[in-house]
Amino acid sequence: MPTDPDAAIDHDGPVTPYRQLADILKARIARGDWRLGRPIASETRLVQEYGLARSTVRRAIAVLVEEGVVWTVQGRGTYVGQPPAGSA
Amino acid sequence: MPTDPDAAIDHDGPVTPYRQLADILKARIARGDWRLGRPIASETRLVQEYGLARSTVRRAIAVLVEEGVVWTVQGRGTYVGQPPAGSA
DNA sequence: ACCGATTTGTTCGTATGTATA
DNA sequence: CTATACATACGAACAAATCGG
Repeated sequence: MPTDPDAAIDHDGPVTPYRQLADILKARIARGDWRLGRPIASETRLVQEYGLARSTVRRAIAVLVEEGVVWTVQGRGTYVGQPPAGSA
Repeated sequence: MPTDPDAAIDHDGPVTPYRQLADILKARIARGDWRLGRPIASETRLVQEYGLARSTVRRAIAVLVEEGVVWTVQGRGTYVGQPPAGSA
């Protein structure tokens, strides 16, 4: 069952918030909220939007990075897709 | 018998992991892995290195703090020795 | 060259829930 | 019931990088 990109975080459910957010973000990317090569919402923005701690948001993003869905650049943002070849 | 600074955690032995780690860290400090006034490995690093939960690592460090072997600063790290005089 | 704002990176502090011996 | 261990979450402070002016 695919995740609803408009779903809210359920703090009481069996699935942890960071996992829920990871799924939601993937659903939003799949839907086209953010396109390939473009930055997704900032961590601060996601904190406000989903009412989670920044550490939790970062953990969700870490999952996406792990899966190769996004990549991050310090001081810039988190981008959809993979780092360009040779991004030293 | 002194603890081997290169010892690994024995999860099945009679000594609890946090005690083992506390002894190992003391042995490593005594050996000179980390010098006076310098930070020891981060909690995250120790978690990875020893395969323990962060709470367990923190508990081991708490022992060292209690014994005056190290002191910690939030957001910075855990340092060998004691806090400088007048560290409010 | 500098400064301020924004954003990600790192680290420790604290608390809760679950599981196990 | 207690101690131990682990996973998770939120809070806070500071560092580092980026970018605009």
